[in-house]
Amino acid sequence: MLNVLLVEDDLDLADTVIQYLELEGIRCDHGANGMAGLQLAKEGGYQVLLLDLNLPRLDGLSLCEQLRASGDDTPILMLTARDGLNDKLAGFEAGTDDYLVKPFALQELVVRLEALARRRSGQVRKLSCADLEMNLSDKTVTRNGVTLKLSPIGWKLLESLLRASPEVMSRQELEEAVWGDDIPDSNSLKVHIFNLRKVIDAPFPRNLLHTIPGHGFAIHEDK
Amino acid sequence: MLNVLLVEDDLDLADTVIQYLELEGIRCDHGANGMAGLQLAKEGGYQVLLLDLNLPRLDGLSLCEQLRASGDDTPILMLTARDGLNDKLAGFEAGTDDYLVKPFALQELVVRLEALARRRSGQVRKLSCADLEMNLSDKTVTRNGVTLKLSPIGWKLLESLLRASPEVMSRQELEEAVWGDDIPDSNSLKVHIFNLRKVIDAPFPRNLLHTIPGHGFAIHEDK
DNA sequence: TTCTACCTTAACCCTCTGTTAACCATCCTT
DNA sequence: AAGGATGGTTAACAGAGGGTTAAGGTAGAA
Repeated sequence: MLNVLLVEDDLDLADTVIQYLELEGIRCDHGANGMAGLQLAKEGGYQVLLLDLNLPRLDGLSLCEQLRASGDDTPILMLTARDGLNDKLAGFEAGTDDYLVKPFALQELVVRLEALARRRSGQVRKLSCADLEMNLSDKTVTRNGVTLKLSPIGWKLLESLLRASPEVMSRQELEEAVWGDDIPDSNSLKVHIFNLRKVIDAPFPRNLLHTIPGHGFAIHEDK
Repeated sequence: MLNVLLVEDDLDLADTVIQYLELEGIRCDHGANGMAGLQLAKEGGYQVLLLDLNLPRLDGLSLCEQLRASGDDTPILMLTARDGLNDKLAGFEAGTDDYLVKPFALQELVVRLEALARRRSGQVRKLSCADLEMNLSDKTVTRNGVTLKLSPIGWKLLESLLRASPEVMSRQELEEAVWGDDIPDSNSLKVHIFNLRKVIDAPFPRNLLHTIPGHGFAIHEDK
């Protein structure tokens, strides 16, 4: 079930939206100002965020920027006033994924929400591949029921790979996922992949982490 | 300068859009029906395609599907009628990147165009020709169900050729596709084409990679 | 402080791949 | 028939890519 957060100071509008979404089977929490919204968003668990551009205490754009800066990549749909053309452009810069101009049709909102939720196929309380499970809530990884111990970097690597699974991630994408723009000079990634394999694959009969020569790495059941 | 293609049968609307876009510094070609649009789109060079959903001769959705199937991943913005909720969902399935409900504000169109132009669609997941299939997600190539092993350069060559298929690519175009501006001195391309043939054609009864003397190479079923 | 866990780095290995320069075949031109 | 242009085939070598190991370094915990 889709679970979204609406941050909106117009309480009438918020109420309308929430009721409509409920009818469509979408759960919708509500924050009435920017600070409250940030708090709620950080507690996480939402597949999509719905931000009003003009918010008391912390506007939607800054809120968006702060979230992105903190590594949150939940899809964000921005609600803008009628003539906010420049706002829209600024919105895309700040990391917004989509926007909707007020007043908008509620159907429109639903379609866009669902498209966004699908794009970064959320559901992320738990990531898994075959018998390997990563629980994001309590930060544990198990394979075939056995609890595994990962280093912080190992965790990030595995999380990225599982999110992408079964797609291939290039070395560059992985490096960016782990270190951002501050990538170490040498062959750190190689070593961390090696260590990750020791933990998640070596003790088990079938490997999940595969090298795709010339392209990168992918995690999936082999055929 | 942004260069887009509008496929729209309502000539009044088309005219309005084109004029507005010109004012915004966006070049806009026009096709009046689906078949014409497909033709123009295939000739390429557009950063974004703007398709009307309801077109004579070939509707926007099918047009979109055909383009995706042929390996074209130019971003597509679909123009839909007022109540086309289901159409929209179908649109996303078919490989549309965004849509706009008629009647729309021209400003709105411009913003969305510019947002789309910034990225490649990424909707194309598979390229194929006859029984040869290239899966861009998991980076595998199969022919007649058999998995083939390609070198990195072999992969780039085949990807370029399949995207162009059934058109011919000149040696120069291929070299640019593989090496960019840093093309090796000697006959590397010959050797790589030879090696590619060994993998994708030699083990099979019918050849797909053809030399077009004096022009280059093309991949297609022979007649 | 010492201990521990973890990250970075460099070195080594082996395999695979790309480049190169040959040589060969065919066709076209003169 | 000779010679050049175009395209196909082969093998040698150098280098890149990828896997493995071990030696410091750093930061936080005890």
